[in-house]
Amino acid sequence: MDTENLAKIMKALSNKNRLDLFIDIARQSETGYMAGKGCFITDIACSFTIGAPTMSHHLKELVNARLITTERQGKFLIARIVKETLDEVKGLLNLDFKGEV
Amino acid sequence: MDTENLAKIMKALSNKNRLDLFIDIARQSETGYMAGKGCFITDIACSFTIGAPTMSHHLKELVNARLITTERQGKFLIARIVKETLDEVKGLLNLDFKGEV
DNA sequence: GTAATACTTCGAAAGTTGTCGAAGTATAAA
DNA sequence: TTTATACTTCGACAACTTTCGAAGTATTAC
Repeated sequence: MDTENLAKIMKALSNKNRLDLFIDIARQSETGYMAGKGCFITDIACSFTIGAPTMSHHLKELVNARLITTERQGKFLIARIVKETLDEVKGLLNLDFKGEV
Repeated sequence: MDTENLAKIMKALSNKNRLDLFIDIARQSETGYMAGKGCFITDIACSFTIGAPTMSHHLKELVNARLITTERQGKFLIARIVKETLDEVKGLLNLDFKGEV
């Protein structure tokens, strides 16, 4: 991944509401009896003070950065984190260049 | 660290020029005979296409996010990354909640 | 001293972002 | 079929960002 792409991912996580949303999705996706089944947006939306249009906009930004994927299930929207993207970000932050020269 | 603070750090790294600058500082700080001595901004400035005022502004943003510290050495400015901040970010990105419930 | 270099501050222009209300679509429930 | 729920799209607006040129400060070199 190049730094332009990494910067885009950082930008997607640079807003508190969007970062909280991403963390909530990650948490919900991986805990309890729902583990691995994804996260119902409607279930976490209540803990945010933003309106539905704003929520929709933020979700689109996270999808755009490949940080999550979404899927409709009837009336509801399900979100899942893209673990590969997160892993790549963590890898790129290993800026420990000691002993490279 | 709370998510508001983490979002601020992400924002500081959300611009390509600023992210490149941070990465260059990290790299320069840790390699070659200069390892650990910090990075002379004047030495890396040439590889950027931005003007001096913009460079100054971006450095201030990185300092503000506690991603780097700067120090004047005569005419020159030296930058060092704040490893603790970077480590904390990496820690917070470990969103692997499997088995927590 | 004067001149040069390295960086900062100020003010402004152009673009981007976060947010909302209003209106729209899709699905489910009665 | 009417109504309710969940989400999306559109258009707008205030706030913020990125960038620059001009002018300023600090240090060094001559």
